[in-house]
Amino acid sequence: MAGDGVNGVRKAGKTYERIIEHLRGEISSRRLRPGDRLPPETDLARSLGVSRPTVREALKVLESQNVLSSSTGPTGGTFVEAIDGAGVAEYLKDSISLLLDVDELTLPELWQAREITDIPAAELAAARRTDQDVFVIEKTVDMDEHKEGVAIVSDISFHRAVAEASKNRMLSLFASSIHMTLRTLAERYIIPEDVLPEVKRISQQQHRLVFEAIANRDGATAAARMREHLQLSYGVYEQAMPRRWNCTPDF
Amino acid sequence: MAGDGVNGVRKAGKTYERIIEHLRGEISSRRLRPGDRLPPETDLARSLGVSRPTVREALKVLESQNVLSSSTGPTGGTFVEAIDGAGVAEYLKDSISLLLDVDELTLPELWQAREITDIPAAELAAARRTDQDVFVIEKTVDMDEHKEGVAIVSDISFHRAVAEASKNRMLSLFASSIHMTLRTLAERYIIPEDVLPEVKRISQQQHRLVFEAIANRDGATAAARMREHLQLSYGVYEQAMPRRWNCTPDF
DNA sequence: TAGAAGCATTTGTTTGACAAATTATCGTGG
DNA sequence: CCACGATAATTTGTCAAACAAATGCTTCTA
Repeated sequence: MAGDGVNGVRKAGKTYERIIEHLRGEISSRRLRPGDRLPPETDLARSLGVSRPTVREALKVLESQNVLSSSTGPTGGTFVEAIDGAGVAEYLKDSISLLLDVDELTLPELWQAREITDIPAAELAAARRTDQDVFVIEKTVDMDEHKEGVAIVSDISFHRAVAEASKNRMLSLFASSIHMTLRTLAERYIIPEDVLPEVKRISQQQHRLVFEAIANRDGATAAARMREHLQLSYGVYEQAMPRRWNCTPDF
Repeated sequence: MAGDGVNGVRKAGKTYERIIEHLRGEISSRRLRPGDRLPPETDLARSLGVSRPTVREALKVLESQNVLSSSTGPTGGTFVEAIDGAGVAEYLKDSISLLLDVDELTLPELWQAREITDIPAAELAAARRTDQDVFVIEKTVDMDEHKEGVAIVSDISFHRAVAEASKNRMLSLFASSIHMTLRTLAERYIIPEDVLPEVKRISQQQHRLVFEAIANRDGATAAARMREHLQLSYGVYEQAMPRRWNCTPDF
């Protein structure tokens, strides 16, 4: 009978959901590790006592969650991905974009959340940064200065590097998801060309000021300068984005 | 030929991924709205020119993302869920738990992120609260006082209510995901009985102090008292949780 | 009218097959 | 011996048809 295990014992829930839970459990307990290759779908189905389409429903869900990946061919198959914040942030970005689309989230809310994450990130980075972090952050500042014609507000590598230097992966995940969402928005709605050069110049300058405070381990200054920088940047977003996103009164 | 559309035009990507994008697009553009019922899988498959198993792979992915839901029977089918932060927070909770399990995130990191979200949430709530918010928050404080035998640290309704009062749905989403994760942890690792009553008493008291500051629209005090409260609570978690999570040096 | 049996509808699952993509293999020619 | 191209093998991707299970509705009966 469908839904029965090897001993004929009916388990709770839908079969493909049990398979998802099973595989997640194998990863949680590290019996499955990043890079491991799962058996071919047909073997997996047989060993789990279910059909291949059912197994596939579970695999596709875990793929969408960036937990597994698959490819065809003899060296292909289904592999366990690295379990880290990057995959979650990627997923979160899509969810946030959808919330914006259906007006269950506004740009001011998103931007305020960015302030709430990015400012402490800068402060923490000043306290915890390594010399390697300083090197990486400065490189993103220099890169900005030599890049031409690209809207600086869509360049998130600096903020990403700062968040990484905070050594808090939860904070970094939240910040990344917001950064990626804003980049997607910036790609859709181009910043007016006339204000761009001036904005870019000031933004670069501010990036450098934040960087210097972090390099000097001056958390308070890093936070203050990050705040100034975000306030300028928000003005640019506010101008470029469609009116319907600017709908909360007190921000 | 497989992968061809109705006009014989091959589209890019895998079929089930195109279906996911299609349905997400229908929701983004509001041609599909929450509560809408999709055609039966077999009809949907026919109208998309694909097979039912392929449609199902897409539907199962969207179900796992809390975008769709399904049930059997004549009044059942596949329905568009409410697109809001709740579904995303639910998903995020599971992802955070997995990151903790595989040591790609530590409890101190998670807790620090909680401070970074919950303290501004309290400050914002003081500025933006409505009378209705005050009513709701006070009810959670009173509930705590009358509840017996439950670890107060696992009771997140107060913090949820504060985050809601902040009127920032992005912040509320982040906070909810952390709260839910911590509740799951608290359910797994019971707080020692001997310290519980005292912790509970103090925690209740602190909840009330935060509440009063929010009711008085005193943001600075609300933030300060929330900080004190979280510092106490963290000590309890730190004692109860397995040693392996306490592994960052400077927190 | 109330309850129970049967019916219709929809998702859940199975089986089997073929298509497409990709790499390994092997033979052939230089 | 090496390069290279055709071929075979492996794995995921897709399709087809059917039956099982769940659920609400209808209808028949007491």
